[in-house]
Formats: sequence, C-alpha cells, structure tokens
Amino acid sequence: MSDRPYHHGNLRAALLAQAERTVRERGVQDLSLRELAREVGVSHGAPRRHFPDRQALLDALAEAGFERLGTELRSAFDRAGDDFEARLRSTAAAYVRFATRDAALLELMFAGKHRERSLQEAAERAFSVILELIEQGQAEGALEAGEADRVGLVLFATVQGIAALVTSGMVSAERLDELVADATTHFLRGSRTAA
Amino acid sequence: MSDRPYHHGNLRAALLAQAERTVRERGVQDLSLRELAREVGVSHGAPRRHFPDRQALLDALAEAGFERLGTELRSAFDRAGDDFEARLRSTAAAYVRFATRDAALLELMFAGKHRERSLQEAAERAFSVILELIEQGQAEGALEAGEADRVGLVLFATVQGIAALVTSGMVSAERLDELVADATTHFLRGSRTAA
DNA sequence: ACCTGAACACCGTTCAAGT
DNA sequence: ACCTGAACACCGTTCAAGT
Repeated sequence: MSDRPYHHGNLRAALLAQAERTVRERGVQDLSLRELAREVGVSHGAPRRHFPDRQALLDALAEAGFERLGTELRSAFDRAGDDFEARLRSTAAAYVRFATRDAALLELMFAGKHRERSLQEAAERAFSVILELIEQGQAEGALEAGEADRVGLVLFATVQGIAALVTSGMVSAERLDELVADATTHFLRGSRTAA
Repeated sequence: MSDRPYHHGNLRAALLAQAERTVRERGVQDLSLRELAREVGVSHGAPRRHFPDRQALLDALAEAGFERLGTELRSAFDRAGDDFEARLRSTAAAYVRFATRDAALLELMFAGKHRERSLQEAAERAFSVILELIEQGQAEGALEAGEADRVGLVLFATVQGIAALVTSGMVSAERLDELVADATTHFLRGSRTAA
C-alpha cells in the first residue's frame, strides 16, 4: 500500500470517482482539475494524460451518468413485474429519483452538445428502456399503435421536465410524487386507444 | 457623447445587456465579470457596485429572462384569438421558441436554487400565463375540472422537457415541431373530460 | 455614490524534463 | 507510458484610495 497507487492505470477511474462526488456535493462549476489532482494525490498535470481538458472530464462524467441511469431504469423496469402500468410507474419513479438525487450530474448530462459519439450512444442505451416499455404498452393495447419513439419521447420529456422543475426549486420536492403520478395518469389516458 | 457614459446609472443595464449577449453566443461558463467590465469600458472592480459577485449577476440575468419569457408567452396567448386549442398551441410554441433560441439563458433560469425572492416571483409571473390558459380550458370544458396548477405543471413540464431534449442535442431540432404537436395532442386527449 | 488599481489566491493549459 | 514542476495568461474577490 504505497501513497501512490496511480501508476498502474487506475488514475482515470480515481479521478472520475472523485469528480462525481464533488459534482454531487458542490455542483459542476466548483469542479476543478487541479483540486481533483490534489485530492487524488497526483500532480496537477497528471490528469491531462487521461482527460486532455476540462470538457473531456465532463463528457466522461456525463457518459458514466447515462450508463448508471440506464442500469437504474432497467432495474426498475425488471423489478416491477409484468404489468405494463406498474412498469411504467416504476420506471418513471426511478428516473425522477436519479434526477433529484444527482441533479447536478443530470444537468451535466443534458448540458453538452453531445459531440462525442460514445456519449450519444450511452444516452440512447438509457433511452432504450423507455422504448421497450412503450412497445410493450402498444403490444398489450394499453397504448395506441404508432411510432414508439415519438410516444416515448413525449413521456420521457414530461418526466424530465418535472425533474427539472423540482431540482430548480420552482416546484417543491414534496410535490414530486404527486406530479409524476398526475403525469403518468395523463399519459395513459392520452395514449389509450379511443375504442 | 463621452467615452464613459457609465457614471449616470446605466452601468448596471449595460452590464446586463452585454452579459445576455455573451451568454447567448458563448454560454454561461464563458461569462467573465472582468471581460464584461472591459467590454463595457469600465475597470474590473466597478461591476461590484451593482453585482456583489458573479452569482448575483447570473441571478439578475435569470430574472430578466423570466421577465422576457413571460412577455413572450403573454403575447403568444393574446395573438392566438379566443379559441382554447389555438391558444394552447401558440403558447407552447412560444415557449419552445424561447427555449431553443436562448438555450443557455434558459439553462441559467433553471439552474439556480432560486434563493432570491424576486427571481421566484418573476418565474411565477411567467407561469401565470399557463395557469390562465388552463383555467380557460376548464371553463370551456375542454379540460376536466381540477386543480389548475397541477394540470398546468404537467403541461409546462412536458414542453420544458421537449425543449431540454432538443437543446441538449439528444433530439434533432427538426423534430421539435412534431414533438410539440404530439405532446399537445396527447395533453388534450388526456385531459378531456371522459364523457 | 460610484469607480479605480493593486493585491491575493486560484484556475486551465502548455511544455520541457524526468523515470 | 505516465507523471512532475515551472510558466503563462486569465479569473473572482477584496480593499484602500480617489473624485
């Protein structure tokens, strides 16, 4: 156990882990490459090997965020059993949980212009859970037939918007569950085949 | 016309105007108090009289943004004639227009924890247009009766979420109109009294 | 009341040099 | 291959001093 375990390839991971902590506790604008290097016990120039500039670190953080978001959505989806509406509510709840617990990270995930292809792909993987959900709903007749991605985007946008309203402080956190429930009900009724 | 017209009380306004320009062109993170002071022809310490720190300037920018957003929503609402659905679509379109044209400013408006009361109030004024819209819809029977603010928040969240998806680059700008139209239709169907 | 200008501590980025 | 340490230009913030 030396003081410097970062000669073996884990500096990148250590920087990312510390960065994620700092972002959660103090926000993106307080994230400094030099401070990060200090906390991790390395000279201020060392991170450059792994992240050429600050934006590269932020992109990597965003990508890791999408990775984790996808995992959490998938897990909520699987946990909820077979019923479509239960899966819908569970997945939506998982999204807002992520969004409120890691508000600064989510802001980061939505901030960039997403120029990196890997970032774009990670985002699409996270979104694929929602697509799957929509397709199940359509197959069961709970949702009208149509382009699943259009319907999915409307649902996703609504949940994302609610999270944004709450984390910005424009709506109090106590109203979160109520709003998500309202939105889900709204969505179901608006998408049900008229019949 | 001297070189220094900022001894008469318009320094604050000049700083805000230049800051808004910079934010639109280069984003919030590129906004520097020192550069702003230079551009406006004043020493770097001068802004401090009007904005004690950087955050104070950002708060003022956000407040001005809500002011302008409210005006634009109101104008779209008024322009649309008496028909409820036309007003709904016009107001939603005005929101996403603002959101995509001034994406960085909107990000700023949603970023803070909104500690300043005046900011909170400006946001509520902007939102009041949507409340009014909902109440008209309910009065006409196009929307089911219920707490207007809950219904309004769901609508607002959806439009805000769509704007976020587009400005983040996760959804291409060409799909904006399509998505807004889908969301509005969805909303109307989901809120229509069953009857 | 409003602004100046020096000072301080911090930053991102670059780059030659070390192992 | 990976990291160090000096250097540069830039910040935000503070504060005594000017008008």
